[in-house]
Amino acid sequence: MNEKTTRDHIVEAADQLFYQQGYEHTSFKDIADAVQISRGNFYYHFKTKDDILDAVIVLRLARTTGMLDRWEAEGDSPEDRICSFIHILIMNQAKIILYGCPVGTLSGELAKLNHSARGEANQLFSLFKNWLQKQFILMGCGEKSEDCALHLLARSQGAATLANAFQDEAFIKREVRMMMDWLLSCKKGAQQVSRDVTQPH
Amino acid sequence: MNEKTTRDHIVEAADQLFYQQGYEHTSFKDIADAVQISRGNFYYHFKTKDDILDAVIVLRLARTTGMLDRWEAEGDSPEDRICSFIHILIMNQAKIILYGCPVGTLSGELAKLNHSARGEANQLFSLFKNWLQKQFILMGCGEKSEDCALHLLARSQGAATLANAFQDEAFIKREVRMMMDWLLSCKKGAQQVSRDVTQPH
DNA sequence: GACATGTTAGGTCGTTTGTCCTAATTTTAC
DNA sequence: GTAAAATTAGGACAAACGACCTAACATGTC
Repeated sequence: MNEKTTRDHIVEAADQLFYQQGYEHTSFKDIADAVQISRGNFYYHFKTKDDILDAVIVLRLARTTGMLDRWEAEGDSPEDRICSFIHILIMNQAKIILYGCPVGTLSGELAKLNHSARGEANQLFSLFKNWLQKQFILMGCGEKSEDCALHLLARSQGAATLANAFQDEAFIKREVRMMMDWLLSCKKGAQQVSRDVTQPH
Repeated sequence: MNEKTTRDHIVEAADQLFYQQGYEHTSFKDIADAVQISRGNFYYHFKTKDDILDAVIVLRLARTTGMLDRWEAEGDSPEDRICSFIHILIMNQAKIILYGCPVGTLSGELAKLNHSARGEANQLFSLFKNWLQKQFILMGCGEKSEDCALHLLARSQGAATLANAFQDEAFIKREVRMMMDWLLSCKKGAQQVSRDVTQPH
């Protein structure tokens, strides 16, 4: 049950390497060396490099879905759950400073390569977007919820990009704090709207 | 005086291609084909691919410096000039949707490649950061000016990343509007502080 | 005309890339 | 235990890569 197949090892190694070095800059040899298998064995599991990319994206989608489900179960309120999202920046800050955001950097690379898997990679973004949107709806943001979700996603992407460029931990902490402030103002705005609706003038 | 040398043509073609396809994904042949010269001629001007990258970065630094100087000259007030910065997102939205932000994507790619020119590429970020910081100081933001500059830079980076992923023009416009609102609140905050200082309680 | 310098064309080198094949080995099924 | 299937090893392949060289051409100087 817990046994990891060779295929799993390959996908996990590729996942790491794609994140750290980028998709194109990672060769068959790099992955094969990391897993310590022969190229022939490699070819048995994946015919082309695109196949590995697909498998890596599927893995990331599954992991992300799992994480969102966990946040969903653990968080007591929508703002509590959004808070979980905001704080991955701090949780993963060491890796973000070194390699940037795994979602954003892959999306950007595939866009430049005009790669066929671009759409699938962007599903990672959609996963976060839809989940956040749901939380904002629960928070009472109504029709603004989608915009709020995209805005927060953008803020975290920007923070990751600059943290990576300037290798600045303090910057991440400031941005997280500002996002939390924004989230609070969002909630207050939503409560104000709901008051206006229940007590019309 | 206005004659462009072969070298200039190479650097400009490389600049375009690096932006559209990424640095690593662009080969000698791609650039040579774009300029319609032979590889040998190419080698005469640039010994290695790194040399071309250096030249491209120098070109971008010069262009950016020129643009910032123009904004400096044309803007009547610091908030006016920051407004110029914010609106490049709209001015370049077509290209941003296709290829992302030229500064951010190059910085990200070189970080993954662990490339020696990474520092030089990040000077592009520093150019914007220092210029913005100066404007915020003029606006009266005091010690917060550097944080404000980095924050705005992050916001525009995030907007570019998501616009590229979702290919969404309306999103860019919303983000620009929100950045303008934030800028306004910054200015009000600064004025409030200066009032407190001139009229102590 | 002779010469030095700047520029271009085309070809070659070794390496690495992704892809693919065959043979050996291990695991599974009956 | 034996046949079938799954897995692994290692080599071969063409194509593309960056790097490099030499010969030819252009330009200007004296």
